[in-house]
Amino acid sequence: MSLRPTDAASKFSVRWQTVAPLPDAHTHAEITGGKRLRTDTDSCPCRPLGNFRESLVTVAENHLIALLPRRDRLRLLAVSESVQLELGTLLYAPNELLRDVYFPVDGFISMVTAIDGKPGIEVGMVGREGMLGAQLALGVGTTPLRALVQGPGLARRIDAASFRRELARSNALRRVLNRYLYVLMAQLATAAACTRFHQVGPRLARWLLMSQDRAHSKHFHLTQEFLAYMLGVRRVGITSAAAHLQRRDLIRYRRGEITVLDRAALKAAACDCYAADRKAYNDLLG
Amino acid sequence: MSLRPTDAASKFSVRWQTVAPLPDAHTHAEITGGKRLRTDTDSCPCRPLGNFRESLVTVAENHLIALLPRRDRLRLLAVSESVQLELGTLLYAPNELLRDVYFPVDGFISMVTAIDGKPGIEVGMVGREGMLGAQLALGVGTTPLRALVQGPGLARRIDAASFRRELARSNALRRVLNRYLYVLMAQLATAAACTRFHQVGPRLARWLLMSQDRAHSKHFHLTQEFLAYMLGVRRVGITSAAAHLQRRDLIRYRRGEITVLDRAALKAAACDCYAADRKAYNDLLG
DNA sequence: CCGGGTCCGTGCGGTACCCCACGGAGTCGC
DNA sequence: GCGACTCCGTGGGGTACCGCACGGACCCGG
Repeated sequence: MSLRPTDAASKFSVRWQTVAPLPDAHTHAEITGGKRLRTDTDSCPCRPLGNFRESLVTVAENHLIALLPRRDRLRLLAVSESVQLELGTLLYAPNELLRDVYFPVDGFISMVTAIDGKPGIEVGMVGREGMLGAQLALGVGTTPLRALVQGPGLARRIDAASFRRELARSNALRRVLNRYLYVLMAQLATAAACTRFHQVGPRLARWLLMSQDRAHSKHFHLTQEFLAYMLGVRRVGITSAAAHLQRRDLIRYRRGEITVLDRAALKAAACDCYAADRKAYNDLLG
Repeated sequence: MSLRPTDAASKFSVRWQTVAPLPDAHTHAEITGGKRLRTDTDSCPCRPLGNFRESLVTVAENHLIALLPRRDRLRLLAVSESVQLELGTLLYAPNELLRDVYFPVDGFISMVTAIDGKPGIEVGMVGREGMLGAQLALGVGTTPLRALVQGPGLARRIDAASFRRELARSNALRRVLNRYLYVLMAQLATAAACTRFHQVGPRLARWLLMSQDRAHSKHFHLTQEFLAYMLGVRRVGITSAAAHLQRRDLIRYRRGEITVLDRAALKAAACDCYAADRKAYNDLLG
């Protein structure tokens, strides 16, 4: 009934649960490896965690985990394993039981609603600042949304049973997740209005900013096809909007490789929903 | 920045907290008064609560409250007061502290997101099947949404402090509210996709069904102006869509008085989001 | 060097909305 | 019974998308 489909339909070769755990990964040293962390972004502040095994290096950690008191954090880390999120992997399918939860560190994940079956639209994004599977804190083991890896990178994975146990044990964890759930709800509401009223250009700008925040880099990989899918528009809609941004030297892109040139101007070009989302997050979890 | 405003802007003479408590309202008898309850709808089954003071009459109660075990339910009712929700009353303004929570019985409430300031769009509806202010179960005392009385009628009101106390005491209450929050999130996600992809006609049909479910009557009051505001379209968009429904004898309306004539056909005319929402609710709280 | 795949740009016609405006029909108070 | 008001219908013109299709640019492997 009156679905306006896009030509960006289900074209993404989605892989099923191919995330492989890294060998024996329980310490920060192993998790972050020798990788140097970029700090060329003003977003998602990730602070050094202090003395946890490797106290010399400034270590990247998921922000929600970092908010936990030391004891609870260590327990949670102990039951987690590090996995490499591969671009395009489908982590959750709608209305299925979720087997694991994810705390992204470098990678990030899109949450997508599919209606009537077909294409879908993104309503949320999870990176280092959040987690995937927070519904478990509500005692519900499924998810209405599809979750898709949109930026490759590391994440901590915890199986659902272990995570439930930690939830039962840790007041702080429940408290943090409850707040995060609230933020998610606020962002869902914003997304509804944004997709309804705002045009492609500002929405694209917003979306690029959100991606950059979570990719922790000026540079990331995204085809126009994928962008179209996320924003719920045609690919050519992205083509023209992105061309416009490029002409104004806000971004540069070439065959899926996108570089943000002028972040401040991009913010100005984005709709206010970007700032609203950030504010909602910072007010409760900043 | 590139907002597409509608002419259904903030035209509704919104009253501030004019809901007046009924005199001494702690029993079902007083709450339901002599009012006869209509049963001409297949929705929101409200079962008799058994022997609570007035065991002879079949009493309408909020469904979430009805799900609680007797002891917790009585405690909750003891701290509640019955209020009459007046059409158009603004119960919550975005980002303000919420002083009370509401469990509608006859009335129902729209949750609206406002972006950029201006008009807004409805992302949720609360009637007897739900409650307003469930965020308190997440430990957050504000709301990102505007809440507006859309159908007049009775509701139970509990002040925030008392409600927090009951939350701390009752596992069952927390459990029910967590599930309800999950349903809300699912519905928010659905709303985002629905407003993006579905056209005015099916969305209007869906919306009328949702209203009818909560009004517990084939008949309710709604101007096209108000409908336009809720759906985020122009009034004339509603005019034509509603005229189409009327020509097919699915509804009848006249100066704001709407009557549903053929509910089955209206369901067929509505987008699938209606059924999806109902299913999400019934799966967890049915 | 050449085919095949991926990705991006353009063009064309259609349409479902937009905004602005006016007019008519019902309702109510005095 | 006469204005004032609320509510609903129509009409004209604009636009930001849509679907479809084709072509060109880049990349890679053999």
